[in-house]
Amino acid sequence: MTCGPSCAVSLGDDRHDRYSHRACGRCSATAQRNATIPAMSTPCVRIADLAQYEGQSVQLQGWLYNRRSSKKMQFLQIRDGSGLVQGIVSKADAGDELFERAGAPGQEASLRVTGTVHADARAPGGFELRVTEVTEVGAATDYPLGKQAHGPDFLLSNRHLWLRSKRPTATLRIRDTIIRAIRDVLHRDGFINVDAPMFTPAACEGTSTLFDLDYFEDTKAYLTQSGQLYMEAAAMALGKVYCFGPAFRAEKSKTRKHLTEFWMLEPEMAYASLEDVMDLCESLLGEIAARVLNDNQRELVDLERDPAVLEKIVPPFPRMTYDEAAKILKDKTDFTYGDDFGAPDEEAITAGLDKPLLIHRWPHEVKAFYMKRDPNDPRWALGVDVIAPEGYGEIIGGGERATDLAFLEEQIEKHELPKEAFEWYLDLRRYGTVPHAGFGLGLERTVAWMCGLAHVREAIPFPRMMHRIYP
RNA sequence: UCCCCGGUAGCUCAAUUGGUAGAGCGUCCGGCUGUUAACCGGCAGGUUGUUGGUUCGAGUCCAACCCGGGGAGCCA
Repeated sequence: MTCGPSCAVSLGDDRHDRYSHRACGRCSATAQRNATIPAMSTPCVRIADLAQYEGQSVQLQGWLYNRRSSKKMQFLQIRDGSGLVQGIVSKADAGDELFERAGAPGQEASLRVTGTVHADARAPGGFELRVTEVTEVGAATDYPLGKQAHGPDFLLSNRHLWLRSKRPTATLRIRDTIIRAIRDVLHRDGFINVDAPMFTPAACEGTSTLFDLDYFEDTKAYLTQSGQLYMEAAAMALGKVYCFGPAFRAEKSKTRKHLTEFWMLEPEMAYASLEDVMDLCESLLGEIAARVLNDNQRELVDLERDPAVLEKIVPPFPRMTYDEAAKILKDKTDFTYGDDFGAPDEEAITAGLDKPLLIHRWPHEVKAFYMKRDPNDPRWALGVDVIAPEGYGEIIGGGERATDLAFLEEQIEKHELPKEAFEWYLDLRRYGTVPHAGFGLGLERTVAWMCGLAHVREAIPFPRMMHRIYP
């Protein structure tokens, strides 16, 4: 599996590379808690904690990842979600009966395995389990995923099983780290989590295509494409807020950057400007990279992601205006001044950069109706896009919101939006409006970037795409 | 919606100018006392995406359709 962002089709999964199971602080706290079978004398432990039990008899609860065997030796690779370890069954030591029983379970059968922990240089990871007892919990025959490299269609159709493999588990651990980092940073900075509704009465921005559905007898509802407008209301109540949940786009996009259901973080701040938003983008992305580097070294190895790339994601990030970015494109692409940047334009602008790039002050025509205009030059909307390096594209879009009631009414009319649906939004300008700003961060694009994935579909447990809604 | 690529064994792929459809992996059986995607030997496994056409003969050529992948647009 050698996927960079430029690799077209390459989703083979080398299941049989293994975790190192050096002691890991993250796992040790939960080690004993997860025992579901009270062991008489042998403690039930997680593989990640095995090093602490050298010389002792322990029980593992896991699944058979792979087996190698000869007439008198078996090597059972066992995974339990915390790591991977090799179990040794020697016919001479174990006896014929146990040896035969240990040889029966198929790949991905669930097992309880008892044995003694030994340090051994020949074992992957340095420790192995000399097996004294094996109990099959749930049988598995003809497990569909094998050592063979698989194609994307097959893997995605078997996503519920693919999840057990090395790359998906590493990716999901990093996704978890990123989610926790985001919540930690925002709470530290005084943000309150306020969740936005998934059902909405109308388009938030009027541009993207919405999924619609019947909301009881006579009403149409839509799945939200953004919680931002609701966050503006919440910011007027709590000052600094964020929502973090799924967003839905019915765009018929089939690219490695698109999902129909994706997770979006949307912070919103009262009494804040475009500059404040850009500062928050920087500090948040910097902290995310630092947390992944700190918490997920093993996963980065599993994903063959070079940590040096992430070590460079340290603020400050370069910033430029749309106007400056457009000048870079002169004679490089077929870009037309005044248009939004396309994917080739983004790549040309960010070529050679190893940090995200903040592009601000956009032609108001290409931005949403609620964007505030630059008081110094009304041609520009006070928006900012953050473009990730390595071709991962736009991971953040945001800016300062318009506060003037008459201006917004005019924009709603110009964009042919149903004004009734926005009365509540206009109320926010009628009753104590303040300068405010925020942004939306695409979680899967961020995860894909941190992990070096070829496609955002690997950055979410069960991807929803134009042609795929199973499993 | 548009452009490009693909669909052959459970999986990953081969099959010369149109001429009897193959290999590896996996399963199963056998061999092997330290394997590292173990290795070695063997069995089984197919209406070549669908429909129609050209031809003595189609996996191969033509048409339509279905499904998937990549990209564009749009976006996070």
